[in-house]
Amino acid sequence: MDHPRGHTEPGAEADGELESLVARVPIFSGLDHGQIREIAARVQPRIVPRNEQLYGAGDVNPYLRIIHTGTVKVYRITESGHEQVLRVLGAGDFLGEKALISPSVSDHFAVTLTEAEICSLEHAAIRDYLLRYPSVALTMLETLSARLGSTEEQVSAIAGEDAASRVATYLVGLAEELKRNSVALPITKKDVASFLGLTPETLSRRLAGFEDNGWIHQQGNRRIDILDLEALRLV
Amino acid sequence: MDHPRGHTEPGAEADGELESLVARVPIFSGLDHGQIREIAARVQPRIVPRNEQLYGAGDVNPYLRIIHTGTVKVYRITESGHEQVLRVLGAGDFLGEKALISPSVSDHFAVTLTEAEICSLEHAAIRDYLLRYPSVALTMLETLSARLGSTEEQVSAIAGEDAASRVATYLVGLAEELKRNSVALPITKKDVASFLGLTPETLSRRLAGFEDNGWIHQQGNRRIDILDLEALRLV
DNA sequence: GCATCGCCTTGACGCAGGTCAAGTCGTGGA
DNA sequence: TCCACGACTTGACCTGCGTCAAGGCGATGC
Repeated sequence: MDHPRGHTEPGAEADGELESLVARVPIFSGLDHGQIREIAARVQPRIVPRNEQLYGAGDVNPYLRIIHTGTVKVYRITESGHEQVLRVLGAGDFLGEKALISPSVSDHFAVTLTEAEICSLEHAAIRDYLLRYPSVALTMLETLSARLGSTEEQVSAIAGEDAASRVATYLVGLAEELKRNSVALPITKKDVASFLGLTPETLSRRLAGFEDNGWIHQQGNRRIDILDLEALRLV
Repeated sequence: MDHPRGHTEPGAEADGELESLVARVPIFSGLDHGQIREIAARVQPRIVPRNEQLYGAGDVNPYLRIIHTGTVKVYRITESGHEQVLRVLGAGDFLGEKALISPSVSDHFAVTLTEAEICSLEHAAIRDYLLRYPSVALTMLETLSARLGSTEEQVSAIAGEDAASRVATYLVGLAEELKRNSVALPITKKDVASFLGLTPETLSRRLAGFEDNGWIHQQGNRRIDILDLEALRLV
């Protein structure tokens, strides 16, 4: 089972494809081919339809999930009923790490926004890999640390910046990430508003204001052309 | 250097004390005595006076720091000048993990709130331990994951709850953590306000309101007696 | 022990953004 | 291709919280 094979070609066999899938996952980069094979053997890949809830508050969620294609929205609902979008995950990202060690009850929801290809790994298995292949743990640490950093930014933006500034910063970030001036929102405007700690009405008004200023141009509900990036940076 | 010693007694020699210090750090729990000794040899303990800045935005901060005694405030200052308190760390907590792998420039500030005993470990050393002792990485993952969870709570509270509710939840949390009805604020009210995404004026007004309702009693600037925990829970 | 600085409190006021409502439009599912 | 639901927009209103200001008090450092 765990003897290393000389060639690194994925080959044409059925799980060769699965192995190359695993090899492209950031947290497994740095593992050699034999280790990739071992993990691929324990992975359960699945095509998940759009709008399917992966887990919800109250669930005991025993899987670490890795997204190969598609996007997933992670949000939380407060005691008072407020829905807060926390982040949007895409190809290469993982979720479900919270209960990795102490399998606690989740207060998160995760829903697919598009059809998605997702691999599930049981927590016991992941824990085993983390102990045997420390580089996997190191990469996860780096990812979690980055995630903490952006959630901290979310806190200080919501607490300290006004609505226009938050919306502008979000658009600039999107444009920089995509390296394009015409961006497609990864989520609905309603969800963008929630992510930014705003109501949909306020987001709509600010975007309309930007459009009046000639800084952006909106097409349909999702596409925004950015006409003046510098003006947005200065908001 | 790395031969295991049979006895687990800290002994009376100078660095025996240092070893027992290291052994009490949560992320090093689970290591055996020989491993603890190895780490103790690389550790630089220091007594840091009150109000000393451990690192600031723009610093390249090459140390993971572990707090043995005392408390440390971590905050960030946004582009527009808003100061946001992110968390308060105490005995057993670590900080400086952000640049653990890619030594990026920090946008955080960390200041001691009391005199503190703090150990510094170079990132290269910690990285080495993480690769050799995966249980350390696992504990760090667990801690970071918990930290992410509470920062997410901070986001949804600031975005979704009104001022009174945030203040009440904060007091209830403090009382539960200390398991007492008379709590001492770990930070100034000004900092509590920042942590909760409020101005000091609003915090002061809400606390005065709670006192008018007979739910709390304030003594001096730091001590608050909680007279009606249930009422606070229902705010 | 005392002085001083900065924290805390209280008041008055204004406004950013939330709420409610109604109408339009886009989009995804059949 | 079409339909229907939900997302989005726009307007009017209003309130909670921030801002500015001034005074009292407490805690820190000498």
